[in-house]
Amino acid sequence: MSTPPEPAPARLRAIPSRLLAGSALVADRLVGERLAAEGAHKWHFAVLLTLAEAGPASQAELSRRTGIHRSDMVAVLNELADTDCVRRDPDPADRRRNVVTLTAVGRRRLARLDALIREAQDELLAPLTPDERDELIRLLATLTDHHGPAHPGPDRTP
Amino acid sequence: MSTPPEPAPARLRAIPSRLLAGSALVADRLVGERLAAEGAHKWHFAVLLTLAEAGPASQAELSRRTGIHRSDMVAVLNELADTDCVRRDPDPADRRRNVVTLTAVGRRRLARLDALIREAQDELLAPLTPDERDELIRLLATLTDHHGPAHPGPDRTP
DNA sequence: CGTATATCAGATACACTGAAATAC
DNA sequence: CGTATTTCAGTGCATCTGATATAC
Repeated sequence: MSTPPEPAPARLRAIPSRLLAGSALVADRLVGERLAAEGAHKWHFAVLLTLAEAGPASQAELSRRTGIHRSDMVAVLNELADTDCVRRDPDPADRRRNVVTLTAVGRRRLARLDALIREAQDELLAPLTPDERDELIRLLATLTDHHGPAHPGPDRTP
Repeated sequence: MSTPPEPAPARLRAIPSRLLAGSALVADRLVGERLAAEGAHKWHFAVLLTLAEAGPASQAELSRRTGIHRSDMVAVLNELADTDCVRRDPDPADRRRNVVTLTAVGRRRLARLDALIREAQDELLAPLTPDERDELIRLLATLTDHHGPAHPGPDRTP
């Protein structure tokens, strides 16, 4: 131990956008570390959960539902398909689309990633009471619901 | 208007780390747009405010107080010095250090950036009542205070 | 024709790493 | 000697742009 803590000035510590950036950083680190231990990424979880909750979908639909950019979805689905977590077949009704379907393997992987995600959220919210956690979630949801799409999604009126 | 909204599944929308990431994204966009109109960055504001609140400091101190990495501080101070917002003189007591001092120009620039930052926070928090805003700030501060340094800062035991 | 999809190649922004030179 | 400061060059990651080929 050599360099002392050196706190930020009070005015700076109370600015919401800074608090959000800092909290998001620690949250993403906690989630990232847990998932990395399983060789996974948060995107894999988002896609698997979306398929489980909303059923098979095209890549564009998945992109809009998860907030993952359509350009990045390709690589995510490649990895999920390579590990047999999803199947990607051409849509007979619209031959531009790929229909992405969750497999049994993918369902089991989702269960494991889901447990890791829960652990990470618990560690993140550890300093809060259950009521405070609910309130935080509610307040953040109000913010993101109000301001456009939280993850803005692909191509708003190009 | 052609592509419909396509909401994310409920489970996904309720995950705190995702809500934080989304909120931080919109917050940083609001702040970034406002400051960009003045040719400024959020770092400039952080440094100027820290100098105003805590007085002259070395670059390493500023780095620890603002959470801006010491490697990135150089460019920020170059820009602030080029526009005469700060002076950067060698410290006679320790010739490794530069003493960074806020100028009158910097103080006026801080006042302008401060107004822009306030506007951005108000727009961000618009959907919340005053009590909810305070509660959100309190909850986020609890999170970042608990989990290490929010902006982890330079070199934790290399 | 205009629009949507899937894909790729690259740009941008941000935090961080590693190493240098200098001074304590 | 080990440690701290300033600086630069470059990595890794996440998000987004732009362009392509294809199909509606």
